[in-house]
Amino acid sequence: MRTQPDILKQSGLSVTESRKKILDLFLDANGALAHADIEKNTSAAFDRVTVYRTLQTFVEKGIIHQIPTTDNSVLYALCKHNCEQGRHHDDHVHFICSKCDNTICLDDVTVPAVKLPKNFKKEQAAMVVTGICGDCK
Amino acid sequence: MRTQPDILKQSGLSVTESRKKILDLFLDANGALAHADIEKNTSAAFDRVTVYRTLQTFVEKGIIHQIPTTDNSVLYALCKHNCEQGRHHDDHVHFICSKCDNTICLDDVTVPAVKLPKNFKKEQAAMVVTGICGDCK
DNA sequence: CTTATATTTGCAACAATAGTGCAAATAATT
DNA sequence: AATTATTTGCACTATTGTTGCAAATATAAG
Repeated sequence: MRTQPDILKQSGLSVTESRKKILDLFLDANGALAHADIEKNTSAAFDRVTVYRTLQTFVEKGIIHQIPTTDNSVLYALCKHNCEQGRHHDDHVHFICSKCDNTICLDDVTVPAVKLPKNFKKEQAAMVVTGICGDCK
Repeated sequence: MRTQPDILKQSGLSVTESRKKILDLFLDANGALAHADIEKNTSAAFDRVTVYRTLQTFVEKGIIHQIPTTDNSVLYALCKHNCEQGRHHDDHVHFICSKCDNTICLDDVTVPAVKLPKNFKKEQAAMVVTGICGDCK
């Protein structure tokens, strides 16, 4: 089983309290987390700035990825697949429930192919579906 | 041809300088605009607050829609289709060029259908593709 | 076309969110 | 155990979004 120290070391990061704790939050959560969620759940154990920097670092190292939203917030979720440094390939769909407001990674639902106009070259694709999730139905 | 006053009146809005000007920006731009772009292009003719409120109003009235991004910014683009009050249906793909950084509405590329897990009910779907656009290729 | 009413704007102040430099603290290396 | 490299927290600054209210502007009524 991949423990937090493993994941951190594999990415060439020092193993620190804050990183372990924040990584734990992601491993426990089956959805996506916002910066605010993390601050809440660490009960102010770490400085705001540390949380920002930790999230940044995790994104750079390919441990978590950002999820696009329309409301000016940034959501983060664990990369389930083999993302390397700077190269994310999380082509799965994200679902935002308009009732419970949770964001869920539908890891099994891959983003369908799209036909782009001539000369357009795709690098990444993200898809966000809003609606009612299984629990709220 | 639909002029700005027409569009505004149809939505039951007063026709004012700021609204006409901001709507013009959208009609001219073939891509999406961020709040910052609008402030830049109106050369501080209007108050920051007016821009915020105008954009909000336009979204509510179904004149423009918001585009999800991963970088904590909000992008807006004209609704090309028949969106009514509060009910947007812009199921087209948005393309962000990683070279010129423009966001382009691919109006002709509709968001493909996705199979959601049981009990999940879709309301809206947004798709953002990043890559190299036709002009930069 | 003038007056009355409703809506919108701009200002000022406030609130929330994000980023930076640097010294102290902690982790990794020898 | 000591040295070096990395990370953290603090204080400050920057950016972004929000609110109340009076003045200005637009629409409706006469």
